[in-house]
Amino acid sequence: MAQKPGIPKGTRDFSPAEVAKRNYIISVIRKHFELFGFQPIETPSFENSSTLMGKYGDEGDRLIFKILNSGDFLRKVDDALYTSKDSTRLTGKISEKALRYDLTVPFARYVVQHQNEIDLPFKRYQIQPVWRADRPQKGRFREFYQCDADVVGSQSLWQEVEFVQLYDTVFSALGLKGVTIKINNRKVLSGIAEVIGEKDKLIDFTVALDKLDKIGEEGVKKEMLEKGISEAAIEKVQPLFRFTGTAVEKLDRLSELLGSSEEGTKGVEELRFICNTIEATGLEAATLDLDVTLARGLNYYTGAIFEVAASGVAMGSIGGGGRYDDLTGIFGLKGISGVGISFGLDRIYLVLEELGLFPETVTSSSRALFINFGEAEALYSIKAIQSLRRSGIKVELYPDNAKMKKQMQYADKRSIPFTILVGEDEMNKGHYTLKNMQTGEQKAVSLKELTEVLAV
RNA sequence: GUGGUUGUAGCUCAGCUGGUUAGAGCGCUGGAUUGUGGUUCCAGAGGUCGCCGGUUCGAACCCGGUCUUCCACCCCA
Repeated sequence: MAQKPGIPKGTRDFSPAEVAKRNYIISVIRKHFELFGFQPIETPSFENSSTLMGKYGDEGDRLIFKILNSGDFLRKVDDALYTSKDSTRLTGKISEKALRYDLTVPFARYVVQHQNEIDLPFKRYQIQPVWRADRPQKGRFREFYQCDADVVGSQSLWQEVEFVQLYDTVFSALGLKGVTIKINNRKVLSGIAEVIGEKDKLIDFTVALDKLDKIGEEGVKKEMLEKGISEAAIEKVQPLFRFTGTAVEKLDRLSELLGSSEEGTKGVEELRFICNTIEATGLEAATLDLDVTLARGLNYYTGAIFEVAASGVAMGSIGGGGRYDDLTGIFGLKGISGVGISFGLDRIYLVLEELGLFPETVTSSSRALFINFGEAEALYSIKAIQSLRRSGIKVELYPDNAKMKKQMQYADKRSIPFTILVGEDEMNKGHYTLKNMQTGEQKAVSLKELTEVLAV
């Protein structure tokens, strides 16, 4: 019995039209990555588990797709472990490889492994799929593409400035207006935790603060209390709940609040440099928004934190990034600072689709279809087709001598703009009947004229 | 991982507290029209009602499980 076909949850097939649109986005991103001096690398779709495990927190470990060992792997597991039903420990024994969870950790591995071949600062970009064993949701898949640009080996804040401009340029090129690039700094968050006397609860504190726009002031306070953050501390962060104004105003107030924290003050100065510089250079399509509640993806960030949100659509962040001072340290190479950003291809696709921002021209169908009237006519046609293709014009011959109605319908449904009819009459006269499928008008033309009309 | 939701023709969906042979629109195939697509008309094909089990004289409908969809939480692009 034939089995019912299907694909795993959270994965998708892409039709020709969808691939064309995805390629359009990728080409825009790639073009600008290169324009900013980044070079492409690629890494394997799966890594050794040890490379990935423990890099994304417990939650991350749970979401990593593990690959079962080959062979009779259970034979190597001792009975005690097997009967203990300890999945976590057993996994370590029967799975030694795992699918890539993001592009940053494999990049860190790459840098360390190839440290003698690369020149610092090293600017690389990477456009590849990643996998997460997450439960699917709107804009959330188990297989999706990330488009990352990172630079390692430079602590300069000019990198942060350039990344803001890179975001702006790409979204501008995609016609996506009203994008908000939210920026924050891990040192500022750390400083806040310090001055309110909750330095050891930094993660709990920032995770709760990050939810402000989602669960509101009361919700955040409630969560902080639940995590054991004192009333007095919450009282001190009160100003952050209504933190409005221009970047300069916010920075001045932050500067005041964090005066006693050396780290916090440093963070404010970093933000001030980035905001002032962007203020001076200006942005095209995006707005830079200093958001002290931004804290996501905190795990390895040490300086700037970025997150990008599109306006007018209910969609999670379409990009994110930040600075990590010692990412390669875990692989044995200390003191290399990195900073980078990521574009979420699949979410950008959904946003462009929802806002109707894909250009008409992205789908790449043939310019013309030659109607097949039989052997001799097809041979005559294929010669013209060879010539047209040499001129870079996408044309094709209907493969069978089917009824004209069927051939016309085929061209119509595939939105091929022209059909070319070559029958006995045309062959004798040495010309071609070119039909415009939109207007319905048709005329006899020479091969030269055909080439001119179809070339665009 | 937690809670909810969805699944009926290729697609979008009807289908009455459980009652003959499960319907519509669009699409598809053929014809009206043997060198002309889109419009119109005619005819036709196409469904293990997600899957497995249970209750019942009888299940698309009720119950359990499972898979899938979408949504919220967690977390994140």
